[in-house]
Amino acid sequence: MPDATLDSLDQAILRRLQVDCRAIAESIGAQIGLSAAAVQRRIKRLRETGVITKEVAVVDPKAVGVNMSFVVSVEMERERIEVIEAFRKQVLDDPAVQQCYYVTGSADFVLMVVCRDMAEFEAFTRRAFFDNGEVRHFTTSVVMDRMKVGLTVPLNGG
Amino acid sequence: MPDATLDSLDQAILRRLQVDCRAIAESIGAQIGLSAAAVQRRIKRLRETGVITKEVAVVDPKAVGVNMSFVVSVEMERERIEVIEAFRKQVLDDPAVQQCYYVTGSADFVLMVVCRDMAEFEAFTRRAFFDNGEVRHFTTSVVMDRMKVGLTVPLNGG
DNA sequence: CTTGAAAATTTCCCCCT
DNA sequence: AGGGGGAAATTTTCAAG
Repeated sequence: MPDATLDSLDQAILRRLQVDCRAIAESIGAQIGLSAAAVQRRIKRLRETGVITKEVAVVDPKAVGVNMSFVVSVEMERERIEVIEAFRKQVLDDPAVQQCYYVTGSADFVLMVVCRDMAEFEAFTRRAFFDNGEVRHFTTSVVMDRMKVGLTVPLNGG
Repeated sequence: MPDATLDSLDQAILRRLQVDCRAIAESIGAQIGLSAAAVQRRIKRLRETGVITKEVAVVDPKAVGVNMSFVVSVEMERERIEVIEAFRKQVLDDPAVQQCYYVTGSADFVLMVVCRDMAEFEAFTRRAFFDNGEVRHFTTSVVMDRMKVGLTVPLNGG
């Protein structure tokens, strides 16, 4: 987890892989002046050192009937560790919760929730909030446009 | 973008690929009772039909020195199409903006912003908000814990 | 869809700097 | 330590049943 000292070549590789992890090593190597083997070696190291945490397929929600997204701010009754932990476990297990952040400010959590329709979202709010005595209040924003969606991390010159 | 009618096998493949797109076809096939070739053919089709939009490496922000995340709500002066479009182009080009959603409610946009440190975030707010006459107000929540971060879409029984 | 062969890609070993 | 080149192993792609 400590910084594995990435040189500019590693960064160039990551920039490429963040956009398309199926890019072949030879193509990446041609772009940055390295052999395919050298690129592979670096990629392997980036995986092993945890710089690359995972490689995933991004599925278009619309294509699988998941047509709605919501940004939900949640305020808890008490900001106790036990309450936080319980909430964490709950959202980790809930497929509707794409992302969950514990934040400063008036809200305690901000969630990205994805659902097929409004009915499904209401079912989510019930099981996640109303059935949870520790939730004081939550505010829902309906997403009208997913302008930019990604997990890309900025890499010097990216 | 029409629904490509995904059967339960396609869904099972997607469930796997959403977590690890380097899973080998033979392994997936063994799990769902299909040959490697059949799995490959389905994956190819899922890519071509746009169900799988891309396959990306997820980089640990901390590992590359990006230590802070922010949830920023933005309110514009006027909710005109031109203003919206201009803002879209701006955030698309900005590497610090990981995600941007156009939403209902008191805020117009919700952004996920990632930076190396507070100074970088302040530089971001200046170029994105203060130098933009159309931004009326913005609210920043500092992320203390990225409890759950992903783009995973729920697939019946996921 | 499956089997079996061909093509492509990744992985490993050794030598080099 | 880190890179290059080539061989071996794995995986994907293609053709035929």
